[in-house]
Amino acid sequence: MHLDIRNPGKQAELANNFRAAQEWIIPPSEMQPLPSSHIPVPRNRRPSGHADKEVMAATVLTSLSTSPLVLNPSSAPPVPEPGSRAWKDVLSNSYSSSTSGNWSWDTSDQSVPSTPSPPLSNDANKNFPLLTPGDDVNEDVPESTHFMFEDPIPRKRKNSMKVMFKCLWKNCEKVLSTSSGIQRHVRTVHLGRNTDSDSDGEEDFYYSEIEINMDSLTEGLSSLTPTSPTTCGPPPVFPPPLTAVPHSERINMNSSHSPTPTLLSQSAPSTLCHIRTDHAYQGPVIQVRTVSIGEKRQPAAITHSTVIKNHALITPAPKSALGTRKPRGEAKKCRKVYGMEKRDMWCTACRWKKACQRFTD
DNA sequence: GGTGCCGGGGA
DNA sequence: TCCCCGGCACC
Repeated sequence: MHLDIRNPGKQAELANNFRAAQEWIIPPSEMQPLPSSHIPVPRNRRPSGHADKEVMAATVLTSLSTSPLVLNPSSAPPVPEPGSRAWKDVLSNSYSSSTSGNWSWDTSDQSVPSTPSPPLSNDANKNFPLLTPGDDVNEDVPESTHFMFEDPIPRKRKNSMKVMFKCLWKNCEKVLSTSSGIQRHVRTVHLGRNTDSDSDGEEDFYYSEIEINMDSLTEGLSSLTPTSPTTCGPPPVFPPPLTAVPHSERINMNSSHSPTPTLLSQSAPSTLCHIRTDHAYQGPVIQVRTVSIGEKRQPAAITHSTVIKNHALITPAPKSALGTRKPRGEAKKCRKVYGMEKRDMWCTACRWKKACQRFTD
């Protein structure tokens, strides 16, 4: 299904639909700011890595702060767009550009519906029995969507990807949280147009969507800001849209070796590229390594993710028909040579019940 | 039954 | 990443 997101009438209609759906989930009367003390820490968070995450987050912000100043401070708040972008936009307004043009957490904007969600009321819980008041705040909405769409993907992954919009104009590294904002930026700053009526869609070619893994970023930022951005992350769209625009980037900031400057330092439309990392939990980015009958298993070539994919996707064949097992080598192995008594003399692999490294075939 | 080692899990 | 072990195929 394709929606013409540039059709103003359609936009308004869909925006209304969206609001109606949102209010159906959480009645407006029950929407209230959540005290920052309620912001949960993900259960799997390790305190030991916190300092590193802070450093990384600081690095991100430092890099961003070097971007040229381009935002028009008078820009009006973006209007939600239909479809998935509406979700992203409406719920991502807490990641907004400050008036200095730098991308940052805007903690002053408390009016947008993307501020931390309140605990759902009892009524809401009746409607969505999977929700419990004790659930993490940042999982409330995703949980409901999880329930409604029977998403089999573990909910932990749902909040990690944040879509941002980056200006691709040469020497402009503007990053905004909304497509309408970046369109306005391109239109007014680069194309020299002043009003929306001037728009012919050309600005679409000068920005790209980038997906940022917010897990680690927000971990670091959570200690730098009074409210945790993770509490207002966008409800996930699973599988996440591989963006409709012809240009998109996916940037995983989850690992320390992911070069943050990559996010910000490139740009010119012609240099566009897709950046993807092979992360085991990056659900929709699926690499499937099929194992054919008779293929010799090659452990070194199997990544963690492929292990998971294989586990999920490959139906075990009858043992008699497998034939995938590596033929037993002729050489004597550590076990045979040294015996169980001298197990400490075995090679490491043998001790770990792995393929012998000392007496290879 | 002994052996080799894959796959998975815990720390 | 290290270490261990269940489990399975091969001998």
